[in-house]
Amino acid sequence: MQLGSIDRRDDRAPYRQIADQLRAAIDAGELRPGERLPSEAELTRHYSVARMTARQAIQELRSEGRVVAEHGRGVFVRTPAPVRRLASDRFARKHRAAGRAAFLAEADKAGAAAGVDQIEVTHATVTGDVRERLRLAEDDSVVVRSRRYLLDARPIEVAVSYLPASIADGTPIEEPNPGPGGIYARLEDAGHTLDHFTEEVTARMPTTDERRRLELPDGVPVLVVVRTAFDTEGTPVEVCDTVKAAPAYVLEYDFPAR
Amino acid sequence: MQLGSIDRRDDRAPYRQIADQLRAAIDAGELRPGERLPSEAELTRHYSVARMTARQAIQELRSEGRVVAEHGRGVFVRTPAPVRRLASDRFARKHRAAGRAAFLAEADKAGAAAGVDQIEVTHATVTGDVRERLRLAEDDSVVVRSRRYLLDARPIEVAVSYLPASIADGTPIEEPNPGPGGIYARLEDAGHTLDHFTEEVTARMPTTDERRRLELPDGVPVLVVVRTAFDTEGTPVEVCDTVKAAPAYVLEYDFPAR
DNA sequence: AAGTGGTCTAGACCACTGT
DNA sequence: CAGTGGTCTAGACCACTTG
Repeated sequence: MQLGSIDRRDDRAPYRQIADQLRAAIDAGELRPGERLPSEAELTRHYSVARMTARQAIQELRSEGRVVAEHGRGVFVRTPAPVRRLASDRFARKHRAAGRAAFLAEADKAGAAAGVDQIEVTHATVTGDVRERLRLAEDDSVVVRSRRYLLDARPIEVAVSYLPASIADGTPIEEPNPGPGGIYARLEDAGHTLDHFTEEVTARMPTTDERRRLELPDGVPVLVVVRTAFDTEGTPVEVCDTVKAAPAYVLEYDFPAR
Repeated sequence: MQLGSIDRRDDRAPYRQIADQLRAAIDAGELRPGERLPSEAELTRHYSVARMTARQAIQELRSEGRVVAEHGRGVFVRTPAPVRRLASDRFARKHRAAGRAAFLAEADKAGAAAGVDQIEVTHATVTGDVRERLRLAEDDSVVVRSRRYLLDARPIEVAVSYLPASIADGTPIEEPNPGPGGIYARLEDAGHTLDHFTEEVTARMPTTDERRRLELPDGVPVLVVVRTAFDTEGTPVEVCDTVKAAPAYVLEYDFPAR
């Protein structure tokens, strides 16, 4: 790629000018996804700046999520993650009929290799949001199902489901593998026909723990989706708290103008 | 607040240890929102490290969106933005009846001072996503309505609406102020009774331009919501592309289990 | 004027990756 | 091994905020 030069009279700091030039090169397609940026040593020589100045320019692009540094190898233009489009009918009964949980059924459709790991099932009592959403009393126990979803061997989502123990106890929901159709099929087996879901969506930067579990580089936010499932009685039967690598997702919703 | 110390045998780098201690202090409530962190000079003295090391610790918290640096004043624990909950019935006809656009009607309800500025209305031809969504031919013209939303004088969202010129031309939709009930009311005046909306939601780090318009500090992602409005004929009549400061929003959706 | 963060320099040593 | 990024030091000058 072609590097420009620094104008010391410019009111942008030198590191910003370098960052702007690199960013422009990426936007213009001179640096394509997966390509290596000039090394810190090259930038240092070319622009006649100290190494920390070159580093700061790269740091700026990293925190924007545009490049990824790999120790010992170089800094690379981020390759866009394959996007999963999550339609709001993804929990429709017809998909469960095929005997697959929603996530796996969908991945099949997209021809991707899907997986679930880090499955943990425990019992606990809960406070705050989850308790309110499930309308539980203080000492009511819940079954907590925690797991991580992988697509093409890359982690893309961590999820924790909370189900009232009064519903889930003694069912396969307490097992790591709840059987064909997933826990929603088991809820219906238990007489809780599902009626509707609500989802609350927001985004933020990941915690340190989330960055580790999702293997997120710098500058990648997460989508936080909290879903509550209601049965035909209007009783909340599950709260599912999910944290997704944001660039890997588009959520789709459809609603009436009424 | 109480500062700890650095363990040189710890395999976490010193700057990470410092960052971890500050983060823990914030999480524990020892440092409350709005409070100042120890200055770089104080950290440097306390931990006996170089200034750049202390700075790097603070940089880590900044890119996590947990603290905000103010030149000449200090580094402060971020004060959570007031959250707007956007329910999916916010465009319901009953809200338009009151003669207010959706955004203003909602802000009234929340008792906040809402505003809109940077309104620009132009004509253009479009390509890509927007053209596909509106099912337009290559040379079809659209009315482009761009604006910025403020809550309590702080910018929280920028939005661009695209409407087919064949529908919007000659209506108040071409005016900066489209009149009571907003453009959705004008679409219905023009015989396009609204039937339903789709929304596509994702999140990413803001561009430089978005950071400026939304006055975003480091480490704050944006929610990107693209809404398409359909009339009762099934014709797409508007595409609205919005970029929201993520911490200021929770989107709520409700959908059937079917 | 004193204190704060923003930027820059010119080195150093280390850990990781590839040949 | 050479080349890469990761971390650290010990200074310097600047711009901004507050008293």
